[in-house]
Amino acid sequence: MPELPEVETVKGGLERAVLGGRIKGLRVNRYDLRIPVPQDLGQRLSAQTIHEISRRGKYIIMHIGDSYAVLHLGMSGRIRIFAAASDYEARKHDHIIFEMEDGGLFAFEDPRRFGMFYLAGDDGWAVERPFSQMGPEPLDDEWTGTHFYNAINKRKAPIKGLLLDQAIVAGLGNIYVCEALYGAGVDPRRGGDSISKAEADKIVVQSKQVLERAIAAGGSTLRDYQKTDGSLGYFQYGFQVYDRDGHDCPLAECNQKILRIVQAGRSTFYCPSCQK
DNA sequence: AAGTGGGCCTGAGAGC
DNA sequence: TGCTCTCAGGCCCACT
Repeated sequence: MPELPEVETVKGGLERAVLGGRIKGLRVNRYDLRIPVPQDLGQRLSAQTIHEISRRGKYIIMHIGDSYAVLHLGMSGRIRIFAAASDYEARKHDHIIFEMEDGGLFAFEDPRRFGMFYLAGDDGWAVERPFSQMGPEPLDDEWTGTHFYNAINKRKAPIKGLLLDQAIVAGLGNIYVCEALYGAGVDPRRGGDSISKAEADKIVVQSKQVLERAIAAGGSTLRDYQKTDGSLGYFQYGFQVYDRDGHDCPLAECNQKILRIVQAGRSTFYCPSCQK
């Protein structure tokens, strides 16, 4: 399940492999993604150069010719990159395959189709649409404890959900929110308006730390960019609480077990003793 | 306005 | 073994 560190890994892999390259053509196996793929996508992107690849939150934006293509990996999305098209092995859920003029190839695979690939301007999906309401990047200096505190101190919703709200901070997902709250020692059930400035500071610091560690772990997988799926970076990182309900709290002097609860339909993992 | 919950989708894993 | 059921997750959107 790609979160910001995995998306960053994918973006890096694409940059190394196809930035500056020209698209020879593409094959679309499915048009009925969550946002429909335009029928003329191939015409519009063929023979166009990939000028720039950037990331905003969990979205990757590719400036191709005069178009802006927006890619989101959802939860099962991957980009597989091949230096030579002859190395490509088709998979069942490869929805869009990009063939490059230099002989390379990359494929957007997404079994659960929670992801998206669309061109800016189509059907009102302006390139800025997902971004206009989006909060700061969690790793930017702009995202400080003060900024975070001001964004949440009148909100009654649980802090867990507020951290998942991309309008407050863009790029945190369920896993890293659980980890950051554990690191900060804050109970995920508490309302935003109960969080002190000092606690907001801690949450912000911890968020940045868990993301930076995960990016560092994922970065090592970039050497083999044919496997640019982010999965190695994700699995190499050992989680303290995520998906560990029933296990002992990692803190040696704590005797509690990690609990799993459901908040707004999403799993939350936390230590009832360490997180107040 | 803010908060909640359903829908989307498939594969993995549990339980029978 | 093989079936059925449940769950996972980000995001959008409808509803309160």
